[in-house]
Amino acid sequence: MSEPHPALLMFIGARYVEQRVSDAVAAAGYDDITPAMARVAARLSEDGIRVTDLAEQARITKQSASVLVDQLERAAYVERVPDPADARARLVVIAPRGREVQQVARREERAIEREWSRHLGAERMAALKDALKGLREITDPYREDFAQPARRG
Amino acid sequence: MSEPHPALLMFIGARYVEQRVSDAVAAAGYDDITPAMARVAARLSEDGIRVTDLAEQARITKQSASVLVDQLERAAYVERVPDPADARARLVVIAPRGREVQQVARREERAIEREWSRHLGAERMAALKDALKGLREITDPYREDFAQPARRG
DNA sequence: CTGATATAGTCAGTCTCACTGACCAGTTCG
DNA sequence: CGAACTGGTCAGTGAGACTGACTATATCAG
Repeated sequence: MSEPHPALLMFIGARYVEQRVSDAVAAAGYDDITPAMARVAARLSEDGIRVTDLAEQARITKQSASVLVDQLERAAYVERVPDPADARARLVVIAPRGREVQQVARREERAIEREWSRHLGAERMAALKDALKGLREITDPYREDFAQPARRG
Repeated sequence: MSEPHPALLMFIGARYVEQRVSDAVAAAGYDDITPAMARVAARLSEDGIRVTDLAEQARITKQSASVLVDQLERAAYVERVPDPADARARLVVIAPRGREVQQVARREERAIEREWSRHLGAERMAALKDALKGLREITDPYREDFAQPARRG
């Protein structure tokens, strides 16, 4: 069997972390969060964010974002408050329960990074990060300048 | 903003390749393949495989796998043939049209790998592969599946 | 050989989460 | 003021996943 493509190995690693974090969050008692909700929730900030901006960042339509925010709100992870700067808009802000989840997720991510460092050794871990950052220069269309990618459809 | 988690960088790279390959396949005229179909199709081998095994490897239910194989069959990418070893079962085998797609996909993957090597340089590319392979030892729960054909449960 | 049980696969129904299009309310600017 | 733009929702559709029930074949104990 030929060597697996590096991208497959990357996918395996990324999926592992996603699973670990999602498991940790569920184990901490927050078991009513779907993957789609998590993707949106990962973009929340302390300052609050508009549904439209959330949609753009998560690369989904504002309609989809709106539905997911509804669910997050019903489960008390976020609140919608009026935007003082624009009466049409409302800001999605993290609620206390949401902040708890973020802490659990961040702690698990840090733990995984420590495990990886231990397994690979500091040097290989540094080389990994270095190479991944270098790759990002040519693989991440959202770094800065780019035209709207014509998503197939 | 703090450093992105390595897993995020991996995800970006993996998604990039997925997109490039999918675009190349579509550009070659095979524009009736959905991502879900592709995920199943990526597991096909020359020997044929049962729907049940396909489902297990793609981590979906056999019902879902069956629907996706239906679609692939309707589009002439695969065929279902009787399994000579078991009259209950049928084998999903690649059809000529499916083989063409696999070649397009593999060619694009190799092209991307060359681009990455050029961008990073041979040394960093080797370090990347090395580290990713090392990580796989602790992040891939299905490692054996890739080396060994069957894992009886 | 027969009957119990396991396995391959399909059918039917449901759920989640994307999408588009139509629409309303508020903002901005001529 | 009125036109055009923007934030957001409502309604409808579709893909793709799920569970549960079912048929047909295989296998194994007695």
